[in-house]
Amino acid sequence: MNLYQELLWRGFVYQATEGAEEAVSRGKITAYVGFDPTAPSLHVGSLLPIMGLVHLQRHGHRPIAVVGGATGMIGDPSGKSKERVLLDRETLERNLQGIKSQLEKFLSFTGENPAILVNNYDWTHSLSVIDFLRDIGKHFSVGYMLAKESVKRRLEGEGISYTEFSYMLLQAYDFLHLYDHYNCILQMGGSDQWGNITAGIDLIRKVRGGKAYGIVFPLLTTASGTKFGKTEEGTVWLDPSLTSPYKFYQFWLNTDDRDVGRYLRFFTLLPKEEVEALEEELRRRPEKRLPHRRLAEEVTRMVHGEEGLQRAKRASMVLFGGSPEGVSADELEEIMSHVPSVQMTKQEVLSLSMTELATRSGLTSSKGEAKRLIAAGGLYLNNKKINNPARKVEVKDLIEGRLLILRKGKKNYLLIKAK
RNA sequence: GGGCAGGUUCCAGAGUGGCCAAAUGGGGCGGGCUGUAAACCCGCUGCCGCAAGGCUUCGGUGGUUCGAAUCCAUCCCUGCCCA
Repeated sequence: MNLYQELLWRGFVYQATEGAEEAVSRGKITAYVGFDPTAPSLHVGSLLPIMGLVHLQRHGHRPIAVVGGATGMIGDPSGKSKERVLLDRETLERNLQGIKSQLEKFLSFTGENPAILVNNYDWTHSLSVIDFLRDIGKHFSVGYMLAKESVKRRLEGEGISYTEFSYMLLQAYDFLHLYDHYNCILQMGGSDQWGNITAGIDLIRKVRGGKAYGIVFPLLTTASGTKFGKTEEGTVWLDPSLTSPYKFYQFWLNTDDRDVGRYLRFFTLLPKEEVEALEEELRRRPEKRLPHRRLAEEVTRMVHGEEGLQRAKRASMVLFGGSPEGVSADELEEIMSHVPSVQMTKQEVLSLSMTELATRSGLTSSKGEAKRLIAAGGLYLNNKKINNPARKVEVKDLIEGRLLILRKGKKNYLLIKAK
């Protein structure tokens, strides 16, 4: 099975330019994917293009990851209805570092076909306006640019600045640069990148007479129609300090039944037979949620390592398997290390009512909310439902005199450490 | 630079002098059912307060008025058209 066939059965190929399959099958090639440094970390949505690069490398091709130090300063209008707020240089630099270290977990930068990590700022920052307009701008008609989906949609909506309008030219130039310097002939990306990718292919054809190709991945969706990669807490990041391995594991475990097969193909390296066996298992014994467990394990291990996975599983077991009773404070602390926690003084804790405790600790954002929560029967202290909002915290509530476990609903735990 | 249309609570969007903390939908949160799923049902969804009630909010500022999201002035922002 070659790379293209693998990408195909896994569902990665949403759209491909003419000849892409052939080009990939002909021999070892170099291909790239771009990553946007708008946030300090990549998130689970970026996992799809990352896996694209992983497959590329596993099939012996050379992957290039481009971080958009330059394009990040401009803002890609693709898939965005609003003009972006420009990032300052320091933020951008910090984000680049974070992304870089994350990519290093997935790709091998040594060996036979080492991955390459580059920053497009390196070849873009010194480009003069005159050169840009003569060497790149000259090859694009305004009609061509206006016809791009990303531009069209914005023109119909709230408009687009010249800055973002120019974005596609910079990305096209990236492709040309990589074509020239690394013989990179394929660009992959999310389906919203189609316009930018084809712009690059056209530029390469026009100025070098070269052939280049593009493959775009499908938009990640959830069966329930919510945005993929979001939970109640917001985006699911790859950085453990932004999304704990426990939360990360839980995110995958909670995958909708209807999505789990697709996600196994996208986000794990499990072979076809295994994925299909898991799907069969889902049909036969859905309540076991075996595919969900496997998905969560595979992805968590890949992102957070074996150690992170084991901790996440242990925490999940205690939090969902039973009650914290009978578990020592030390053990609890270890298990809850991935659950949000706050420090408070013992004195403070003991002076508070339940509504105050929930609010002060950050579990609820106001006393009003805490009150409503209690009225609805959704607040638990040490896994026991709280009915009285005025109830004070008592000494006997403290596990071994120093821990409190506060819970909102079924899944939202907060550990309070009293000193 | 000129003309027109807009800027409302997380989002969309109603409201056009008091009955407005502001309809409705979405989202979110909680409860129920279950499998830590989906679907479905119920409740909640500005802040403080046990409550009565109070406080802050409708792009910014200043005004008119007993009273303003609603009227006036001015500024800022966005879209469309013209130059």
